[in-house]
Amino acid sequence: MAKPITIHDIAREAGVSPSTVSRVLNGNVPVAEEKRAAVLAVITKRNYQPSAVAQGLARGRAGVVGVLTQSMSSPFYGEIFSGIEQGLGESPYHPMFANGNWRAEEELAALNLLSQRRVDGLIVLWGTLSDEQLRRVAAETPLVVMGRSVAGIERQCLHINDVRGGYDATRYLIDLGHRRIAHITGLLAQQDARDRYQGYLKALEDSGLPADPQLIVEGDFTEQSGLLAMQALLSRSSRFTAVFVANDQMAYGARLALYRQGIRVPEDISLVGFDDQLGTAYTTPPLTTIRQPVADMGRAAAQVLRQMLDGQPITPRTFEAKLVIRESAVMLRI
Amino acid sequence: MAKPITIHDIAREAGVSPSTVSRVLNGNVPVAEEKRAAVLAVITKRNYQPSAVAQGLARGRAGVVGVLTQSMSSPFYGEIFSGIEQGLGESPYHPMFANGNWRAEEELAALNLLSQRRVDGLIVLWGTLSDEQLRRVAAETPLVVMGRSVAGIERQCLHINDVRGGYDATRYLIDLGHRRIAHITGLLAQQDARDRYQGYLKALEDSGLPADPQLIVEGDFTEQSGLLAMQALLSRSSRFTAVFVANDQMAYGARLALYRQGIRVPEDISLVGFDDQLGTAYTTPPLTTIRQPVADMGRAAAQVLRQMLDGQPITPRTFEAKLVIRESAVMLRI
DNA sequence: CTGAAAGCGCTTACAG
DNA sequence: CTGAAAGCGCTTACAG
Repeated sequence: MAKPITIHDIAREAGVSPSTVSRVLNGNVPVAEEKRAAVLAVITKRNYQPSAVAQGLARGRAGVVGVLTQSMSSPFYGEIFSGIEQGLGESPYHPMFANGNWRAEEELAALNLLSQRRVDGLIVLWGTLSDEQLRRVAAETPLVVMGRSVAGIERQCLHINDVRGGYDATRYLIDLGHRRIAHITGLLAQQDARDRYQGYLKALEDSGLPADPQLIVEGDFTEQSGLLAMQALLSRSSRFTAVFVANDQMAYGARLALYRQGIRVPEDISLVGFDDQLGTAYTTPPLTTIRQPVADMGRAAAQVLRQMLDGQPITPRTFEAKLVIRESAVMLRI
Repeated sequence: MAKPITIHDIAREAGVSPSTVSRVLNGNVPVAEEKRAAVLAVITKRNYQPSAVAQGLARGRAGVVGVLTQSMSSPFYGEIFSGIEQGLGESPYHPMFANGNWRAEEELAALNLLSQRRVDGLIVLWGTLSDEQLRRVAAETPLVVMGRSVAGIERQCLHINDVRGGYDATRYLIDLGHRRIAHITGLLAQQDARDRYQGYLKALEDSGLPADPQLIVEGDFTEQSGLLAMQALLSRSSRFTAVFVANDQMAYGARLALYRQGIRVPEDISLVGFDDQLGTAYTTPPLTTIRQPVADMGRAAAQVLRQMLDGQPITPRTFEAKLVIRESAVMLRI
């Protein structure tokens, strides 16, 4: 743990002033070729690397983009991390993640942590912060929010239309001939869960199909809740031939519940998920689902944030949820 | 983007010197109660938060732990991220992730990035850096490495015994009565893949079973490669009743290949994976696998690093791969 | 207990 | 082109 070399060490050894070393480092001001060479030589020799934190302090720019996430381990967020990383690419910014865990106080704590680090900008992924809170943050810091639309700053919001997604999923099942379609919702405290649910209802209504309360059960977006929800559905008296599950993770659980009962997918029951999470193409059977292009969205979030940081006009982008047809849902056979 | 308040602003408004503000902030030096109260009042009123980067510079401690990972999106690493986050807990350190992507140059670049940020310590997850490189890093910075054992710094290394894991997986299949057991290896450029393979070979040997080259195919740890590998296996003349797959992701792919051929798991073919990745309990059928306790290991990595940073003696921990019996492998029926 | 000063490792007007 | 100085926002001996 040798004390790191500083710009002064380099200056001394190269026989110039620290200012000059700084100049050759940044390359924005002309420096005499010989000094330049001397400095560079010492830098390579000593393997010197300027301190990004000192630079940040002096420049008034941390070179860090804060990312408020809700989980560090879900593949869903993982794909977004990758997208953000790619979107930041060769920019002078590196992401720093802080986890809110879907809990208001933790989200606030994460926000504080990030703000103490004086991050240059912020990307907020879903979460329970109110629109008002988000607007306040946006007034202080360049912000882009993913997964929701916040009135007043909608140009900085990247999200899909969940109602539409829920509608398309259900509609697909209807078009396949299904009439008794169950729905396992996400955590209804979350807007996206409510929207997908609403889309489901709307699709039924548009086709003149009644919504049967017996056929609707709330999950919490985890595999386990999907399994439990399917068991609940199976135990009720209302029959069904298809189910729209509000995310892929719950769909896995639901599928397992069916497997345990010896009910075949898609022969006996058709299943449609939501998200098209990483790996969903490799389930048995491959899951038909609504794709939410989170990697693209993460990339776009980083790009929009960079535009804001560069003082450029931002180019708002919209994303569509898209039906991905695989093998878990088929035409109803009578 | 109002310019953030500084310690000077607070000092002025509270009628004290910046030093005093700093003292009440840090609470390590006594401060007159009235001044203390005045300062606190202004701090709350202005909602002041000290700059962590300025503090870092002044204290000579960044408050950041660098994590060199190989992927931002895989659930496998995601679980480790969670573990590290938990292990860092209420410590004054926050993780900063940099991705090496299993490519030497990117890993080096990530290391550089982290070192420019003057991280206080480093956690390296797997990767292609040589033992020598890792030893050099360890000489400069508190380091803990996950997933491998580096001679000379083994007390700072957290890993399971992959040979043993491969052995146990294969042995389990043998105990179930299987005699013709195939193996889909991981990327053999990686030590863990080679170790698991070796464990497989050893188990066969110990049971006097011949290793059939026809029954061994190399994958690259992705679902797609597992699918391809299984197709290759199926196309060969050698028959088999069970396969040990070097990780769960490939096992999913392999399972799908079987499904496409109408071959049942576990009735026709038994499958054992490796990792016990998040979600593996919810595949169809639930996958029998070798559990690698990565979340625990991530937690432990953070704890060991904290001990090093605190100058405490480190308590080395060992982790065991453990067979998790689920439903994808059963007794051979003739 | 407390303020003025020096310092952390840089950058960047300023003056030459 | 280049050095000395001031400054970024803190901390922490030092002197009182």
